[in-house]
Amino acid sequence: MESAFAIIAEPSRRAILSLLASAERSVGDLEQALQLPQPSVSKHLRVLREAGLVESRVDGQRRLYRIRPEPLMEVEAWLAPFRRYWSAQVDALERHLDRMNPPPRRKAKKR
Amino acid sequence: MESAFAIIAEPSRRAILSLLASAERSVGDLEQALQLPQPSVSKHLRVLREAGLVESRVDGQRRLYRIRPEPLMEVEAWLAPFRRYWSAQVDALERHLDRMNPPPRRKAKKR
DNA sequence: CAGGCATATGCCTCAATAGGAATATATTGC
DNA sequence: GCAATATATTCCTATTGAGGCATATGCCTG
Repeated sequence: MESAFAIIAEPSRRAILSLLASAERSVGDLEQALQLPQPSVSKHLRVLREAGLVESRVDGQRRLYRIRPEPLMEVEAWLAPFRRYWSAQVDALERHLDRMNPPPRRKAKKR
Repeated sequence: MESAFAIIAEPSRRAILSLLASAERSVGDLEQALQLPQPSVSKHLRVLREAGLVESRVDGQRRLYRIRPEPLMEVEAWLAPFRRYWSAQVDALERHLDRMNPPPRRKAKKR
């Protein structure tokens, strides 16, 4: 099985994974979102599937793909030793990302 | 300039970067540590240098290479949305890595 | 079962790239 | 300047992989 690093070297595959990070999607969804030819999407999905980065389930004539994030932990782990270089910049990055993502709810918010 | 993702797809280059993460090293150091032919090391270093991931300084007849971690922040940022999937596992990973590394003064997140 | 939609696969070509071997460049000490 | 060491570069080859296009497979509906 190919390393996750090689898999995510491809920009289209990164885009697919980023889309799937937020929700399950069909091949057609991805095709339209990325403006890629359908065979191209299917081929990238095959690579991703064989590397364990996505899995699919059948839904009528569609296939819904979802993330399987485990292989990305290899990347995360490899990256760890470099964090010490980032210091201040990484704090800024983290604050930025925390604003973009659902921050871990600490106090219950009324809605 | 090539994306950092493409650069770190190559295992030897990841090994070089990991070695440089802890200390500045000469080409010969890397050659011996990785058991790679010297031209191979030099070629990988060239790719890394042109992508901004390392820089060198002259020291007599040696060239000492060191990390320039900024381009890796692209990887870090891309990876962020997937962290929410890791939950418990990532906690364990972080504890592990914190034990291995000098704990980088991780301030409690306030918001 | 026919026809249509969604997805997958096969084939081909082209470009990029890693690896090996030889050689070039630079620096030091004599 | 010459030899030795350290590093970089060039040339070649073989492999890999993405992209385009055509086609196959699968499922659904009438």
